[in-house]
Amino acid sequence: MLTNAKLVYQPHKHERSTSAALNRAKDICTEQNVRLTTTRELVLTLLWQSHQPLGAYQLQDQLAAHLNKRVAPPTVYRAIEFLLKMGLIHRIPSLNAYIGCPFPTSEHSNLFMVCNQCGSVAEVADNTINGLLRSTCDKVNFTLQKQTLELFGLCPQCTDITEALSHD
Amino acid sequence: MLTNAKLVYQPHKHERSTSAALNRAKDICTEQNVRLTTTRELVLTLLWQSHQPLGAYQLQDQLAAHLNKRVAPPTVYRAIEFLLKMGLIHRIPSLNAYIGCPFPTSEHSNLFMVCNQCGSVAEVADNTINGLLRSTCDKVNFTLQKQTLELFGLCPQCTDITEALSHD
DNA sequence: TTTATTATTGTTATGTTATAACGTACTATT
DNA sequence: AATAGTACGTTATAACATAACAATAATAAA
Repeated sequence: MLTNAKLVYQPHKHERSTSAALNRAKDICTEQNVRLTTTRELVLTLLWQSHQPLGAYQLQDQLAAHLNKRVAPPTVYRAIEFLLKMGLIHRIPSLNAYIGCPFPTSEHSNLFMVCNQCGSVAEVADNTINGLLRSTCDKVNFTLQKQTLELFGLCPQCTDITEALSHD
Repeated sequence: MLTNAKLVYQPHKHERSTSAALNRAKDICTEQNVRLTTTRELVLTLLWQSHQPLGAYQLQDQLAAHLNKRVAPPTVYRAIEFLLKMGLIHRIPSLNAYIGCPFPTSEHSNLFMVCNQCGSVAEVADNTINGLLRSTCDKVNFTLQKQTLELFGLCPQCTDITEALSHD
């Protein structure tokens, strides 16, 4: 099972993962012969530096702050669209928010664990789940093309805190 | 595996399922001592009669047409909120749309198969998937509370049509 | 190097989805 | 009938997203 859970839940490791993600992104864009422009790179960086998924208008604010100029929604959405297409970020539909993808090159299940307490989101890639979903689809003759799996609950940290509090 | 796939993909069986769903809803509301008011019942009916999930503003239009008066968004969203809370309908986040739940009483996985071709949505309840998800969460110490699983692709009908067309 | 082509960004306006806030009406119980 | 609780009406607005067209920048071709 591939997961970025440990990473997400250990903030001090986050900075290094941001630059790693950025390097991966540059490689991918070079390889695909597309341009990782300033705006696109900045959006990707902002998403990676955040410990929570960011909405388009949060990105707009932060983008404007960093660029010292007004930034209109289409600018943000264009960058988002590009990064989504490149597989560098994900959209989390139930949050209307976006998050950096920790394993952009490998096949994976788009499985997110969303913490209802602290808002953190971890992406998990589990081939067993993928296989089971695929066979379930086969059973009913559904041709699977894409998927989004969102799990809501308490992240490890918040689980521990909650358990500790219950011992009163 | 519990599924409403066959039903959804066989329109002529739909009317009967609507009234069945309505009866179930009435029972549930009576049991819970809450009121299935005209607006709420109408929204539920509209969702069941539709072969595709409906957005809030589609519901607004249809509601207004049936009631012969202006209906404001909050009216629709209140009915939706109620039906969601009762487990009688689901929200499909990536579509911003709502759909009747075929098995409101039983535990299930909130697994939807969305057809990219015809827009139909089938709900599937599969305990194997549920179990696997739960054990995956246990592995990383994530406390699972809720989930939404959305699969996108081609429904059985559209799969068959596509396959037939490819034999040229 | 100039021109042509394409990709990217800027700008304005607007569409779509959802909720806040406050007042009114209905429903059930006393 | 008074009252408390629930549901609905109404207005305004927040939050999310895209259409359309103009301007600019990067790249390729002449």
